[in-house]
Amino acid sequence: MSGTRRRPPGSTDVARLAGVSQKTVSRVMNGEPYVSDEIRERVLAAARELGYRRNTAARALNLGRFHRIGVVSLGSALYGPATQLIELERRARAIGYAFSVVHTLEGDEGGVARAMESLLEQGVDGIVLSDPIDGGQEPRIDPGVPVLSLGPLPGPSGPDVIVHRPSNEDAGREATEHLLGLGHPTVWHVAGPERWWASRDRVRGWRAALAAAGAPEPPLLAGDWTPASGYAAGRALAANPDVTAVFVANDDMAIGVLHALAEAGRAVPGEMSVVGMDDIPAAAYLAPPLTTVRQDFAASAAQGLARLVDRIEGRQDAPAPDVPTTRLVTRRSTRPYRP
Amino acid sequence: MSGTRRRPPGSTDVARLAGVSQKTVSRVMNGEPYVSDEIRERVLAAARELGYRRNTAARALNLGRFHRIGVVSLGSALYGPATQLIELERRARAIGYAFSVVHTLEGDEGGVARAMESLLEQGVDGIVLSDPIDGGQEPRIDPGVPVLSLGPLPGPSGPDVIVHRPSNEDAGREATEHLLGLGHPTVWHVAGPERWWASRDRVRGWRAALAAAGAPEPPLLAGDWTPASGYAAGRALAANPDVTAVFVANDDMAIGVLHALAEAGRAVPGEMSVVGMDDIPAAAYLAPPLTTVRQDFAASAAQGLARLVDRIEGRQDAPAPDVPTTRLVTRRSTRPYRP
DNA sequence: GATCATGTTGACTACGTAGTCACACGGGAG
DNA sequence: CTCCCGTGTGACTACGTAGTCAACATGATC
Repeated sequence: MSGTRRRPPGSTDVARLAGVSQKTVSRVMNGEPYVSDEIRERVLAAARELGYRRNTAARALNLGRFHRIGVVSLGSALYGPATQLIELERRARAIGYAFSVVHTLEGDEGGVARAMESLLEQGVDGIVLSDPIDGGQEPRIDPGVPVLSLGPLPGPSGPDVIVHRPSNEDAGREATEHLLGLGHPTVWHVAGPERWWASRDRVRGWRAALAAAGAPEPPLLAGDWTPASGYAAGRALAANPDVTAVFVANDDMAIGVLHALAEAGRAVPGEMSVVGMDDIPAAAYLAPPLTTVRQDFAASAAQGLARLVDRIEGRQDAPAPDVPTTRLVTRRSTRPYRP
Repeated sequence: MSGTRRRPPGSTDVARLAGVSQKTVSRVMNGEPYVSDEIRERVLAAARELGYRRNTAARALNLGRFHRIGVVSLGSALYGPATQLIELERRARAIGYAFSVVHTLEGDEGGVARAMESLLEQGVDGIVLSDPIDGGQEPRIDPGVPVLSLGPLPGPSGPDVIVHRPSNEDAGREATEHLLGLGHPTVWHVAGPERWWASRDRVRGWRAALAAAGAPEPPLLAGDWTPASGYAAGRALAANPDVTAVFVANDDMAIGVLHALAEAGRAVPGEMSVVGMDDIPAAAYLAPPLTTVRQDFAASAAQGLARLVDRIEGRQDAPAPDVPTTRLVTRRSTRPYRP
C-alpha cells in the first residue's frame, strides 16, 4: 500500500510553519541561548505538529562526527559477553551515543579486522573491542578513531588505543584464594580459550594466588567456555585422586565439570570443591548450588566507555579509577579441606 | 597527544589524486558501469593510497536512507533472546544493513515507545520489535518506517507493520505431543511472563495439543524465565502427586524445576518427565540431561528480516515461507508413563 | 557524409544541519 | 547625544555524496 515513503519534515519546514528562519529552528533544537521564549515556544509547537526529528545524517555530515560507538563482539550467547554488551549499550545511550554491534565468528581468522572495517564503513567515532583478539595476526588497520580494548592488545599500541582491563585477574585471584583459604593444598584450574583476554587474565590471577601462597601449580586444563568442554575437563579431574579443589573459568563449564564428577561418583563438595565464575542465574540451582565469582559488568562498562568518550571528545582521559568490581558468592559447592 | 583528529579523505581528494572528477570516483565506488578499466584501476589505487572510505552520513543524506535496521530488545542475557539478536545482526549485515540495538528495561512502562523513538532519532530505515510489548499501552507512535514485529502486536496494525511470528506455537505443541505420546494422561506447563509473545505462543501450542488429544488442561503455572521462578513452580508441582509430565517454557526455568523436584525427592524421569525449551548448551549436562525443543533462530531471523527489507525497499513482500523451524531433542528427562 | 546508438566523463546541484558573520534593536555608560 | 555592548535574528555557506543532464568520442548504420 503506502509504497511512497513521504519525505520526513526538515528544519526548513518547521521554520516556515513557525515563521522564523531555519537557523533559528536549529538553535532551538540544540538548546542554544539567545532565543526569546516566545519564539522558542512557537518553534517547538511547530516541530511537534509536524513530527519533526533532526536528521542524523545531515547532522553527522556537518559536524564531522557520528555520535556512535561501535563494538566488535564475538558472536556468542554466553552470559558474560551478552551481559557486557547490554551494559555497554545502556551506558552509551545514557551519554548520548548510539550503539552498533558487529559480531565476528569464532575461528574466523582476521574477523576482528573485518569487523572493525565494517564499523568504520558505517560511521562510528570510537570502537570497543570487547572480546578476544586473533592470536598472531593483530589487526593492524588504521582505524582513524580511538579504540578501547577491553583486554591487553598485542603489539605496539597506537596513540589512539586505550586499554581498559576489567577485573578478571582479581576474579581469578579471589576464587583461588577462597579455595586455598579453605585449606586445600592447591587449586586446579579449567581455563577458557587461550585467545580470550578474559581467559588469560583469570589464569594470571589463579597463578598469582598460588604463587603467593606457595602452593604448587598443577597443569592447566583448558576448555572453550561450553559445558561440553567443561565435561571433558571434569572427566580428567575425576580420574585424578589428588584433585580436591577446582576453579573453573565460567559457570557454563562448571556445569559440565559438576556433571562429570557426579557421573564418576566424586561427591561435591564432599570430595572436591568447585568454584565457577559469572554467577549465571542458574548457578544457585545446580546440584550442588555453585560457589562463583560475580563481576560487575555495569561498572566496568561505564568506566571503559567514559575513557573512550573522553578521548573521542578530545578531553584528557582521566586515569582509570580501578575500583575492584568482583565479588565472591559462596554457595554449597565448596567446603574446607579434610584429607 | 594526537588531539587533532584529521579530516578523513573524501571522494574529491581521491579524484584529485587520480586526476578524474569526483563523480567518477563515486561511480567507481558504487560499481557503476560506464567506467573504463584503466580509470577504474587508477581510482581504486588512489583510494587505497589515501585510505578512502565512503562517508555514510553524506551518503545517507543524499539518498534519504540510512541502510540501518534498528532493534528494540528487552535487555536480558537470556539465551534465546541473545541468540536471536546475534542472528538478526548477522543477517542484517549479510544483506548490507548496519544494525542498532536499543535495550529497554523490564518493567519499564512505555519503554518500547521510548526505545523506538531513540532508534528513529539516530536514523533507521526499519525497526524490529524483538521481544514483548507493553501490556495495555500499545506504543502508538508513528514511526514513519516499516516495523517488523516478531509477535502479534495488539491493536489495529498500521499499514507499515509486518507481523512475523516465529514458531513458538509449534514448539509448544511439539513438546506437549511428545509427552502425551509417551502415555502421560496430561501435561502441566510452566509458562514465561504473560507479556512476552514467545510465552503466550508456547502456551497456545500446549493448549492446542492437549485439546487435540482430549487431555484435561491443568492450571497454568507462570514464571519469569529465571531459574528462581522455575524453582518456585517446581515446588508446587512436586507437592502434587498427580503431576507426571511438565513442559517448561525455557531451559533456565527447567533448571529450577529440576532442582525443586530433586530436593523434594521426586525422581526425574522416574516419577516425572520434564521437557524444556531452547536447548541451551548446558541442557545436555544437567541432572538428568534435559529433553528440550530447539528453535532455529537463524532461519527465523532471516525470514523476518527479508520481509522487512522487502518493505523498506518498496518491493512487494513475499508471503512468509513458513517452514517449520523447531526440533525436539530427546534426552533423559522424559520416559514413558507407568502408573 | 549525415545520423545515431553506445560508451565514457564531468559540471552542476540537492540533501538537512549548524557554523560564521552581519545586522537590528534597546539600554546603559561616557 | 553618541558609542558600545549584550541580546536576538537571519542570510549565506560548507559538509561529502550521488542524481541529472550535458558533452564528447567512437564506430556502426543508412
